Amino acid sequence: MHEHTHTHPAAQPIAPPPEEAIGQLADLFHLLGDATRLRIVLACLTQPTAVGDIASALSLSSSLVSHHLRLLRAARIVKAERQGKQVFYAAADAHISSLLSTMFEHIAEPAIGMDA
Amino acid sequence: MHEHTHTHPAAQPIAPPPEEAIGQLADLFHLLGDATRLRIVLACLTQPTAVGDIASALSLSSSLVSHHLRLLRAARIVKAERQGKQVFYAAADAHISSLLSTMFEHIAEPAIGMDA
DNA sequence: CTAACATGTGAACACCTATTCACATGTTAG
DNA sequence: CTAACATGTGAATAGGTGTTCACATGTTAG
Repeated sequence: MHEHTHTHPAAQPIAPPPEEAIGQLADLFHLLGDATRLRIVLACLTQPTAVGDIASALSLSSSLVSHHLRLLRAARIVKAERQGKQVFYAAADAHISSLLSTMFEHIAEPAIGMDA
Repeated sequence: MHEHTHTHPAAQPIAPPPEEAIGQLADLFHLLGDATRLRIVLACLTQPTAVGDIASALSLSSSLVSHHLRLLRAARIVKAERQGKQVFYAAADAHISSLLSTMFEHIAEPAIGMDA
């Protein structure tokens, strides 16, 4: 990586258009943009949880939860671990956890933009 | 049944299930989950930009940009301001700016999830 | 006023996606 | 082995949505 980052205190080249990053970010947003899927992620954010438990807690069918979990796992948002006949899902890494926490903080804060 | 939504003054570490916040967050994610729309937001993040300029910069039709801008404005993600025959759009507030910045930082960081 | 420009809007289209159902796979207990 | 449980998966359906097109609205210049 560029160890060149001078910590530019006053540099503003208008953030370069990371076309590639936009796609990744949009994809991440898109997955988290579904309320059901977001609830599933939140359900197993703190500790590994089995598919059935998530389904019960959220009053959803195991099939639906499994479908969403597949997408979330493919995007490396959650990770799976088998224990007996149950499969426990959890946040893929601390990255996801802090990311969600940050987002919640943002919307939890008082509305700054009091109308335009 | 009356709920004792007393708003615990000293909330516990475990974030309570803000069912209401989930909807808001999912809605925000959903809007930002489209690459085109994300680019539009980023295009007018730093400074107010006219619809036509955004369309030109992104090689999109003014009609499409206007459509997306309407949704973004309805969600208070951007705000509009008329100047002559042009309408300049910009981030609704610093909240959005820091939010997007934070997200980019997260995905820009090295891929942590190397788990199986 | 008219003409040209900038933006907003409604409908129609194609595409994508969340959900359900039925069934397959895999695991443990007996 | 079989039976019961837990999860994964494919197809089918219904609803949502991004994009384009045609046109309406609004603004400035002459």
